Amino acid sequence: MRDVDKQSGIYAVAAEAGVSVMSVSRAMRGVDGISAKKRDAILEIARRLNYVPNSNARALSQANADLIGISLPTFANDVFADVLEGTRGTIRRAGFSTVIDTTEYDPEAERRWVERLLSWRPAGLILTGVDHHSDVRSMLRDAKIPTLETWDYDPDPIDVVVGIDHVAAGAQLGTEIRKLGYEKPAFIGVARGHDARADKRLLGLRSVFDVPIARIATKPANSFRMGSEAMHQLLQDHAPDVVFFLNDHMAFGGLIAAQSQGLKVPDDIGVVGFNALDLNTVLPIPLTTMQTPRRVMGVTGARRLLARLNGVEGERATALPVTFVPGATTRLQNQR
Amino acid sequence: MRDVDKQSGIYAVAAEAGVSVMSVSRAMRGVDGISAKKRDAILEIARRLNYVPNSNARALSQANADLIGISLPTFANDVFADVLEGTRGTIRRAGFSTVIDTTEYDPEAERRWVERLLSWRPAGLILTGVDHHSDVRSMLRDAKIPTLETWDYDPDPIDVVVGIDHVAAGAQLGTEIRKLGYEKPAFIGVARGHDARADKRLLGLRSVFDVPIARIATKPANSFRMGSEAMHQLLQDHAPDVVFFLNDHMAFGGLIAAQSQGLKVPDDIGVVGFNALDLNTVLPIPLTTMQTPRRVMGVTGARRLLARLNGVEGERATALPVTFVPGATTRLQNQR
DNA sequence: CCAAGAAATGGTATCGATAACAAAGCAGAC
DNA sequence: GTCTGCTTTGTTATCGATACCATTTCTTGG
Repeated sequence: MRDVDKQSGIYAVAAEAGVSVMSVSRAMRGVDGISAKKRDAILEIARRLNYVPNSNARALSQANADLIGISLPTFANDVFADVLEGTRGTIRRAGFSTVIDTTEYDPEAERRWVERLLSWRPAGLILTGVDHHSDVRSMLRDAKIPTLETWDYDPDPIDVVVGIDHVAAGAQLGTEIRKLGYEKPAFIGVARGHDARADKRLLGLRSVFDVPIARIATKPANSFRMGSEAMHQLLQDHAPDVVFFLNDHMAFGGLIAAQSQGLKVPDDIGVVGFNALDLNTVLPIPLTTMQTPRRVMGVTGARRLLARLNGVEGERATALPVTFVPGATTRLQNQR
Repeated sequence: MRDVDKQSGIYAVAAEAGVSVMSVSRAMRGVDGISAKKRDAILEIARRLNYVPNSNARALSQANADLIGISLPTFANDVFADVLEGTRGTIRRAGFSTVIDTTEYDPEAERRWVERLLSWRPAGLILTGVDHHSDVRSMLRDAKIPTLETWDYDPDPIDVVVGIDHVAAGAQLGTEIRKLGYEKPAFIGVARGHDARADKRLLGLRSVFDVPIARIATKPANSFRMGSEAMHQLLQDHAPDVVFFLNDHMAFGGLIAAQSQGLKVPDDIGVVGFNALDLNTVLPIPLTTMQTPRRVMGVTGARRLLARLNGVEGERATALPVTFVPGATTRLQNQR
């Protein structure tokens, strides 16, 4: 700083108030080491000048910023919004701010976003899932940035993980449905590799049912319409007695599709979703589905991450339980 | 820079490559003024050292960053996700990156978020709606930052606006419904002041129907359940012949609620939504609703903003048309 | 009233990049 | 060989904040 006659920023405020830049800095941050009287005077002048501190300068001079980066697959699926709500509420209350972007289920897009996040030198990161581009794992472990993974589960996470064991959830769901006497299942989801969590649930299902037919929609999607279309297609070639769907959205579309073809649910065919959406609570025919602890996951994960930021070493991997929610789209009990 | 023996950042790369920091800077940015051979060598070394440029330093030294700040009411409503998809796709393709946060319909939260955004010195801002905290307008006009407002319409925006005239949309919807012979309308939404767009649509409706009954849910929400609960409550005290809902989510909940009380739709009562969600295309009883051009709005708005960033002065305020979508939840024609 | 310690205040280097300018290298024309 | 003009390379100040340390001003006990 050679030239002290700055026209902008903290220098302008300091000049106007007739104090040093350090006093302004202290006043703005609300830290100790300044008299109340001077602080109030400075704040008043800052307000009058419409002074907005420059976060770039602040982040540059401090080692770590109060920033948490978040990566989601998509905004077009309210289940992620639920987790996010829990996460961000908790994080924000702790005084951090967040930056979010979506990857549209593309690992390469996730890699780019993580790189961009790292360029901001954030305090921590939150990723969705545990399957990442190989660079992501190495970058994050190298950078030693506290990282939370959510939704999925892995006994050896990048840093910490709070989520669901989707293989186990699939097996659990399959077991419950099998108990009801169903024998010819089918699965409707997206093509393998487009949604790692769905692939794992299918894997779990297959550990229970011997030869499930897998009928796969081609594009990644979580829409009512996709469920409906896929169901129509499926019924052309197959006669399953129960259909598992990737999620409740698609299951609901599939339910309507089955009914429109004259099939009785659950007598002729069972329909099973995943996630227990809000929608379900008002439907005259509530879906059989799995309740996922989304808000709890968000809050627990956020707390775990905050603890890590404070240097507390805790449990690294947590799998939360999911609950089977029997609805009116499957039989009540084994009727054989 | 007194001490040139830096251990980190661009200096580490420069030292390793035996060149100056400027050569590294040029290589990383891919600008002219460096020989291809040297550039490739530098990039190789940067990759080997896991070098990630520091965006804070870059943003500090450059006047304007390649950052666009976005503010949304909430993630828990797919209509915003639709607009966002259009906006961000366009903006990202132009080489900008985005930062997003939600306000949960709270103007004070929006003010804080805008302040935070400004502290990053972004190239531009995108806000939802045209009703902001008074500070927001003054801050943005002061800072002379190109700002796009979406969803709503105002002939005198902060900078540019691309959206829908919700008063006109409400009037249009009311007119269409009135043509069908309905006479005793009711409205179900959130309490006044919680959703400016909904308030405006109600205003428009009221310009068509003389004395609409307004039945208002207390909390801001866009859930199926809220629609269902509000409908049950409404029917306890009133006997409307048509009910307008804040959006399709609530309308669908209300539709189910009406049916569960033994009312025939549309014979006994009409149900009208707003937004034309994807859900609608699979329902056996599609909702009567209004189609909003969400993706187009996002793309058009983004283009307008990009033009502004390039200094092009264009139209400042654009209202996009909405389309009436007659469904099976209202009568087909005036039956009197 | 003074010494000693606490609180308030200020000067300057620093964070990691880029801009602006200066210098060096290099090709072709004469 | 030397001059001219273009490309390549390097040096240094700068962006706006904070950390560290030095200095000044206030308290308070003896």
